[in-house]
Amino acid sequence: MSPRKAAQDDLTKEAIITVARDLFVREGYSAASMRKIAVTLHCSHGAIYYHFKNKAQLFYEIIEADFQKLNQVLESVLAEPAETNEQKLYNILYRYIQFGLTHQKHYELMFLIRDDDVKSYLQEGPNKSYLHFAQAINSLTEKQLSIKEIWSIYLSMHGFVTHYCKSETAFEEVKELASSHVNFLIKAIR
Amino acid sequence: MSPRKAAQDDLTKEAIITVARDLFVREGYSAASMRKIAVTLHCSHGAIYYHFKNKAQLFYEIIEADFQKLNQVLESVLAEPAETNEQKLYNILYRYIQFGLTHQKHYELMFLIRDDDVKSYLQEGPNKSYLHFAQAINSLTEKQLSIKEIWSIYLSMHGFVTHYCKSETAFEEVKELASSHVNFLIKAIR
DNA sequence: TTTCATTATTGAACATTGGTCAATAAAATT
DNA sequence: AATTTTATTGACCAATGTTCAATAATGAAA
Repeated sequence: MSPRKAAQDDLTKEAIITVARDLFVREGYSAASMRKIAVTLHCSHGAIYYHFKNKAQLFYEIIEADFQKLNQVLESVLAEPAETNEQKLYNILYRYIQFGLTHQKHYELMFLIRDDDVKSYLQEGPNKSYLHFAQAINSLTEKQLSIKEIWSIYLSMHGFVTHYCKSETAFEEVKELASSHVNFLIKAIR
Repeated sequence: MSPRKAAQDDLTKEAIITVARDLFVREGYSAASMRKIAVTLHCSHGAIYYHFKNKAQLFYEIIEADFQKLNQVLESVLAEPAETNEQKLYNILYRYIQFGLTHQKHYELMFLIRDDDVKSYLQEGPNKSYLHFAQAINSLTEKQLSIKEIWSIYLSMHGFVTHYCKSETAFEEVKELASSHVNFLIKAIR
């Protein structure tokens, strides 16, 4: 038997996360198995359970980081200079779609996973991202928008990304459509 | 061994579909197993494979019927009397949300399943339903709408339903929100 | 240096899954 | 009565998530 690796290639949470994220993104939640992750890490699948309670927990830690990335995108657009507030608003919405469609698998993992195990973990991430989104929109519109209107905009954006994530269409292929969708939404609040 | 049932309770496709639909709706695609279906049917799981090529094929035949149901809903709203065309337009959109949220598991199976096996089968259903939707909207608006605008409306509706399907919120709980979302969209094309 | 406790890793084992297929019996046909 | 067709069975396979006793590597105490 060989029940242990040398200390030098200690199995760290970091290493597991790196490999697991790649596999989750490439194959999705259910197809990415603990055993496949273990093979890439050159360790046994059991070892992963020493560092993470279960598959859902491992997934959760990965996806939390992705939400932070989305928040960063939104913040950076807010920080960018733009001619008008409406231009900036357009940018925020457009970039949200761009993020979703250039990280489709991530978006899917973040917002579309329906696995019961996972569901109990994911709460804070989506909420926090939405707050960012809402606050940005609120700060960029002259007319005071109702909470419901902002929520409608968000859901409408989400619908766009969701649909093209499902059909696996690249952002490049639908950027004109994205643009007109955003303009459509802006028209609704003008 | 008892390699066959009496003829009277012959295993029909109909019987399998009835049991399978119930299980798919209650537990979702992946959790509903062929073996569970077989137990309820009092047959072996192997027998199901005589009638259906595989799980995805069984799923497909079930879900096709659901798309027809959605189309019926849309048509019946079109047939209903209403004060104005705008009122009717409101009804169509509102009822779409209602359908989605009162048949959440169905909607999920119809529009949100990401399983690779299933993906290859599902094409026609969603397309046909969208055509119904688009045609209805087109017939109800005075101003000639562009294809893009109609598509934006559809995606925005889809986003609403998708979100509340995921959080498993009952239609009753969000009917006011649904109403304001629909009004929000109507405003965008006025 | 030797002992001992802690920490990390292994892989066998379990239950469950979708799917295949030879065996076989019931039903229909000749 | 014999034969063909049709439907059903359940053993079997490979894969999954998860658990856990066994065990080795490590660091601290003696």
